[in-house]
Amino acid sequence: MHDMTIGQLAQRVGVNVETIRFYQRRGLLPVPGQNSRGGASGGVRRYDEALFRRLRFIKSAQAAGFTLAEIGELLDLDASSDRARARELADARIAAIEKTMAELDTARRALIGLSRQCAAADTLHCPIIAAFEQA
Amino acid sequence: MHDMTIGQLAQRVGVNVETIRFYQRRGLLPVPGQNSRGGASGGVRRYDEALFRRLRFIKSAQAAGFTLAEIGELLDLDASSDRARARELADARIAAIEKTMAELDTARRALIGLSRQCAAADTLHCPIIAAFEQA
DNA sequence: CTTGACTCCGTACTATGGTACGGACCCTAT
DNA sequence: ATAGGGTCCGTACCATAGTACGGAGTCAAG
Repeated sequence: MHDMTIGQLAQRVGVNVETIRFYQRRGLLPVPGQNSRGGASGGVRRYDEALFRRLRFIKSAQAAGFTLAEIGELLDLDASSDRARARELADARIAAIEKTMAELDTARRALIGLSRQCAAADTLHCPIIAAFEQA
Repeated sequence: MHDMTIGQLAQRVGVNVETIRFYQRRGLLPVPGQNSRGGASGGVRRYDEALFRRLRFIKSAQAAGFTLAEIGELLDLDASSDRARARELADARIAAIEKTMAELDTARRALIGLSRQCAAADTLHCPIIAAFEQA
């Protein structure tokens, strides 16, 4: 099988090794059993495809705006099957995302206006604070 | 004139009084001179419309994703008139906002799919981790 | 059979953006 | 003139999400 070391996993997902360990401490990622010959302790741990997917999920969920605490709950829910709660979390996040996107769009428009004014040679200055008023 | 106390300003902008003090410490907001009768020290400070606008700007810029450090620079730029630098910051932020919005939209779609699956009575479970794959 | 890179694990430290607390002072209404 | 609420200021503390460090163990290649 093509298991990985922690360093390979980190590289594949694009995170720091320390971040993986941090997630393990937080209980977001299980610590795989050591695969050293025989001994119950010591040895380098090996990470499989399921862990890769789990880690990648954490990163996607983070991009969606979930906190690590919420992500922990989502991971638990994925194992159990409390569909109602999962839906609740999803719907709340969808609403939050839509609100954020609206705010970002407003900000984007304000910044585009500002950038234009700063670029225009005929303008004396670009009023930064004013650029966000009534935005 | 209709100046405010710190508490009134905080309430008008919707922030905590402590937050205003924090911004003062960070140098984002000037501390107005005391307006007590005569004395050079002591007395309750009064906040005017310009400070209100400045504080509101900080909150808008924050919603745009600027860090407090960047906001400090923007406030300085607003006073000076380095149009090139202002434009640079604006353009960088526009690009970042567009990237974030694209990510959020992807996440939103994944979450909508997840929510639907969780709502469907005929589905046994809603696979949360899988909902974000190939999203 | 040693060197060098990587891993393990615990503990400590960092950055960001605030919140909370406490004693002293001020100000307004009763 | 006194009680209460708000203000002032310094210092301490908090949550979130990591990042860094150091000593010991492991492993593959030369």
